[in-house]
Order: sequence, then structure tokens, then C-alpha cells
Amino acid sequence: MTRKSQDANGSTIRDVAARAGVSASTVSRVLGGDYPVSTATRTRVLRAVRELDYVADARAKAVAGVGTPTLAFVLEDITGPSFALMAHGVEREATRLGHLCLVCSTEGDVQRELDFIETMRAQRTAAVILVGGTADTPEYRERTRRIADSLASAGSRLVLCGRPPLGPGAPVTVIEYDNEGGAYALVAHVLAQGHQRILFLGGKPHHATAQGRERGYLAAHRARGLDPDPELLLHGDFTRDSGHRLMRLALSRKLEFTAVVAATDMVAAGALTALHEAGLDVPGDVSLAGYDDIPFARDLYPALTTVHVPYEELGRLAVRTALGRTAESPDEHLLLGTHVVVRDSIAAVTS
Amino acid sequence: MTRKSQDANGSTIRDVAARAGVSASTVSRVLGGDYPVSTATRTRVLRAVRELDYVADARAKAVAGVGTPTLAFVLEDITGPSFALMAHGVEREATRLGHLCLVCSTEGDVQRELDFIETMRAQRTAAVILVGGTADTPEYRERTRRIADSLASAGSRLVLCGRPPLGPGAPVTVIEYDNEGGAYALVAHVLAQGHQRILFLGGKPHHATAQGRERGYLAAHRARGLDPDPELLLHGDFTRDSGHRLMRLALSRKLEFTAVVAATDMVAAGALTALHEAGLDVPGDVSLAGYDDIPFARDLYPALTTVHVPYEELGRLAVRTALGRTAESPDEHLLLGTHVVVRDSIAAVTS
DNA sequence: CGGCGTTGGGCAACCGGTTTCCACGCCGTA
DNA sequence: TACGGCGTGGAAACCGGTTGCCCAACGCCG
Repeated sequence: MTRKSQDANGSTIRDVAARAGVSASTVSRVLGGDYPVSTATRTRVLRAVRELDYVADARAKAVAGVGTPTLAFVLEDITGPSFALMAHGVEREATRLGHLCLVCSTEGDVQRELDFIETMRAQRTAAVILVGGTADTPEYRERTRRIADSLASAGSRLVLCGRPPLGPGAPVTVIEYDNEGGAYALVAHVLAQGHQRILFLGGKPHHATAQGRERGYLAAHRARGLDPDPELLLHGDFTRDSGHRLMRLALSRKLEFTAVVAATDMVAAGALTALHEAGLDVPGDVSLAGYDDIPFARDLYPALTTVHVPYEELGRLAVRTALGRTAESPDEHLLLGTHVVVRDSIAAVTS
Repeated sequence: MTRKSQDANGSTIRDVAARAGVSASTVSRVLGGDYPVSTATRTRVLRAVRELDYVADARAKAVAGVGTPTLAFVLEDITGPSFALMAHGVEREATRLGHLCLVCSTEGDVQRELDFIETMRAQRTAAVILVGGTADTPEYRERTRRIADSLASAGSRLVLCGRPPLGPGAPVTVIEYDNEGGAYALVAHVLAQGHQRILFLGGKPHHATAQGRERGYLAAHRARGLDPDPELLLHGDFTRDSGHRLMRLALSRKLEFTAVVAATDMVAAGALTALHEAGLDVPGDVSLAGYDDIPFARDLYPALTTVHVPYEELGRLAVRTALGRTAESPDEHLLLGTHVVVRDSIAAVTS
């Protein structure tokens, strides 16, 4: 409670100065670099620093304008493999560019997301990266645009990663990947194997990512002059359990299909297990495909045919474009390509 | 370059004060809470805040001693499922306790780890959580102890999560889980099914976690009066590719075994794929077990028998004990239990 | 009507750094 | 010997907040 010094807290620059017999400015200068300081003084200061195990308070430096820049990363749940991949990309690139990396899971709670972004604005982070699909409603656009403006006026930057864009004029960087195109290619591939009735295990009806993939599924059919049976279109979410549940549902309903396309690999994993549990052979009895190409896809049995999404690259790109933006460069909107990777879970129909 | 105000940066408390026609202290007080302020003044201030979209700079608050506390989380690679689980636990508990969460992947680079910890000390984080096994060498202990002291003297706290403890006296919180016991139980289970020659797909020889699991493997044999064939002990790392490679190696060497125990589920996944590729049936021809019980374990085919480790809980506990520690409570050392979860990948030998 | 307690709000010090500006001593040179 | 320039280092202002202290105005009561 006295003037302070040996508290549980680290020592201050003044403590170091006192011990070295110089002023605080001098300590700052020998630590800071470029200003000329005599060798004798420098030595004394450095010794004091070592003896006190001193490290300058990064928050104070930040206030003074020379802090470590930081960037924030907010997602629904780091536990999902594709999220983890993106997180990895973000984190790598961030530290490569000398930035710290704050992370927050929203657990899908919009309010938490809002609160967190406000906190990040207070932290003066260089950028806030929002990742993961969501419903593309007018309300979403308006809310997100407000966030973007607010962040921009604080000198920060909003990045949407795999999220619906906001339309022109919003100070936002958008990095997307092609959901519709990927699904189109994948379903076209399945159709080309002779399958006619393809069960689609989709996500939430309003979820933008889910919609994109569903559109691809439909478009691929139409391109062949086919009109898929609406019964074959099931909706759930992007989890393993959803896939498992939906697959059992389809089986119990005795729907007719020779192939299953799942909206994500996680969904496919759940579906695959359900098929196995029902004693069905994949791809002998039923073919199966996923979407995302998470690392585990190749260790499923049979190895899963799926659509590769460059998630890690997505993350890297997000921070690179967000940080690399020059003062008034135009707002960027990137659309990354996807491609189907053929493995063993799809067979040609024999008949 | 003038006196500032409408820069790209957010507005300051003085801007708000000016606009509301009060002093900065008053603004701080209406925002801060408890100090009595007249309704009229409060209204004016709040309006100014709204009009300027003002948020107090969190870094400045931190310097003044009322900042948002932060905690750091350093691991090798967020991409590993068990790491992701722990990260999730840490993140959840941290935000529950009102802390921000910094994250950094070291990619296994000791120097990066050191640098990052130093940065965290500068950030004055409430705690630094180091997670993931590593080699338990004297050099490790000494280095880590220095870090712990250094952090402690800065009022921060080091938490070792699934890492070798440092021995008594170090200002450290250690949260471990039982590697040897889990492996012992698992291997005992496999032996009880009648298997005599069990291939062990281990990790790096000096890696503490790997050693613990290997010890369990050996102890379970000895408890039955068995002495495992040294040929059956293979070493790699904890990745899927290592499991794949080692399994192929074992097959090409024509080693004799009826069961495989992998040091992690990832290793098991790689091994399983290698077995499938070789045309072997699991568990018909070969039984297989893993360790970790990552979410994917049940979607492998056959569903993987493995040892459950409460990773998410581990993460939650790490932050709770680190933050909950009262001034001079004794340094804690928790050892969490594990248990084997039996699925379909192990069959009894028919002989 | 005057003393007094309460309320509301400004000034200034402080948090821990950085940086501008200036003073001082020493040197070389005219 | 006087003077100008350079090499060093300190004092003080600043970054953007919070808070202790003090004072003015107001209402209440005697």
C-alpha cells in the first residue's frame, strides 16, 4: 500500500531507472532501440533490467501507440474440424504478421457475438474476423452492417469468412468459398455414376451455407433434366448427430434412394454410422458423399468422397487481406474455389 | 495531424465530454456506474456517447487498473481434436469468468513458446495455460520453472495442462490426467479378450504422455506375468500419418499380433485405414484400440474402443483453479481419472 | 434567515509507458 | 579563448482513461 515497488506485480520502468541511476526516458530509449545512448549507460540499464526481470507493460505501450497489434477471431465452436482448420490458418498468419490473436466462441448465440464484438472494439483490435455461416436475413445484414461501420470508425476492420456478404458499400472484407458450385460438381459426379434418387441431408433451411449447397444439389439435377423428389430433401443441422438422426429417419420411412449426399462431412459421418448400424454396406448398398473434406474424411470406411474446401487457406487469406488493405483500397470480396475429391464411398449403379 | 478528433480512430472520452459540455471525469462516472450523477447530466452524456458511438479504450482502462482480465492459452496445434476440446473448455470457462482469451500455436517450436510466454508476461495476463505433452527432461524442468517464477513475480500464473509437473516448490498449477492408468486398464481389457501378442503404436520415446501410456501397456502385461515382445513396440508420433505408416511397417515386417493398441485415436485412425487397405477385417482379423476418445472415435468403422479423457473438463478446470486460487493457497496438482469405453473394435480371440 | 449536510461536478494526480524539447558538457576549430 | 556543434540524458507533455479531493449550490431544519 506504500509507494509500490516489490508488489506481486512486475517492476515498472521507474524501478529500473532508479536502480540504474538514470531517468525513465533513458531506460525507454535503450530498450526502444534507435536513440543514441552511451555504452556505459546502456550496460547499466540492461543489467538493471536483467536483475529485475523487467518487461515493459504491453498495455501501457499500446496506449502510447506502440503496442502489439491484435486481432480477434469469433466463431461458433472451435471444436468443429473445419472451424479448427480456419482458426489454425488465422492464428498462423496472425503471428506471422506479428499480431496477437484473441478468440471467442459464441455457441451460436447472437447476443454473445454482439457483446464480444463490442469488447473487441474497445480493445482496438486491428480486425475482427467473423467466421461460420448463418441465416442471411435482412435483420442479419442490417445488424452486421452497423457493426462494420462501428468497427471501421474505430479504425478496425470487419472480415466475414464464409458468411453472407452485405451488399455494396459496407466497409467489410468478405472471403467466401463456393458452396453451390462444389455441391453442383459433387452431385453431378454422383448422378454420372447412374444414381437417380439421391437423398440430401441438409442443414438449417435458412442457413446460407446450407442453402448454397442445397441449390447446387438441385441445379445439378435440373442440368440433367431431373426433378428431385422433395421427399429426399431432409433438413437438420451440420452436426454428426443430425446426420445420424436424419439417416435413421430416412431408413425408417423406407425412402427409396441409392445414394446419400450430406451437407457436411460431419453429417456424413453420422449417416455412415447409421447405415452401418442398419447393416447396410457402403458403397455396395448405398453410396455416400460429404462436404468439407475434413482431415478425418479419408479415415472413414469407406474413405469418403467429398468436396474439398481450403479452410486453412481461407483463414490465412482472411487475415492477410484484412491487414494488408491499404488506406482506401476497395473493399475486397474473394470467392475461393472448391473441388471434389473422389475416394471410395461412391459406386456406380450396376443395374 | 491537428489536435485530433475525427481521425480514423474512435473518439476519446474528452470528445464526449466536450460534446456533452461536462468534464471527462463526469463522463467516466456516468459510464462507470456507482458515482452519483444528476439525471439531466447523465442524459446529456449518454446522448453524446451514442452520437459519437463511443467506447472506452480497454487498454487505457487496463493501465488504470480496471481492465478486462485476459488469459493466454498456448498449445501445439489447435487442429488436433483433443487440443480443440481443451481449447473449447478453456475458452468457455474463461468467458464465463469474464476473461478474454488469447491463443497461440507453437507448432512444436520451443523458441516460439518461450517468445510467446514472454509476450504474455508483457500483456500482464492473469494466467498462461500451457497444454500438451512434451519431453520431460531436466532442461525442460529448469526452463519451465524459470518461466513459472518469472510469471509469478509479474502477478501471473503458469498452468501446466497435461504436461509433466516440475516437482515441489514451483509456483505452478498442474492439471494432469492418468495416462498410465488408462493404458493399463485398456490393455488389461484387451488381454482379457485372450490376445497375447499386442502391437503397440507408441509416440515419441521421450514424450511424457507417450511414456505414460507405454508404461501402462507394459504394466498390464507384467500384471499377467507376460513379457511383451520388444518387436511389438513401435514408435512414431501422435498423428494419423504416423499410425498409418507404422501399421504398414508392421504389416510389411510380417510381425505377428492379433490386436493393436494405438497411443492415440488419431494414430488408431491411420492404423485402421492401413489395415483396411491391406484387406484385413477389424476386429475379425485384428482387434484395435485407441486412446483419447475423440468425438470421431465412434464414427470409425468399427466404432473404436478407446480410453476416455475428459479434455474439455481439463480445460475448464485449468482456468478455474488458476483463477480461483486465493492469494497464497498451496499450488495445486490435480490428476483426473480416465476410463475405457468399449465399442466394437475389439473381439475375443476364438483360437 | 443562517448553519449544515448532501448532492453534483471539476481539477489534478495517477496508471506505465513514449517522445519532444531543451540543457549541459565536451570537443574541435577559428 | 571564445564559439558552434555533437553526443547524452533529463524534464515534461502526452496517450486515454480513473479516482481522490475539494468546492459550489441546494434544500432542510432549527
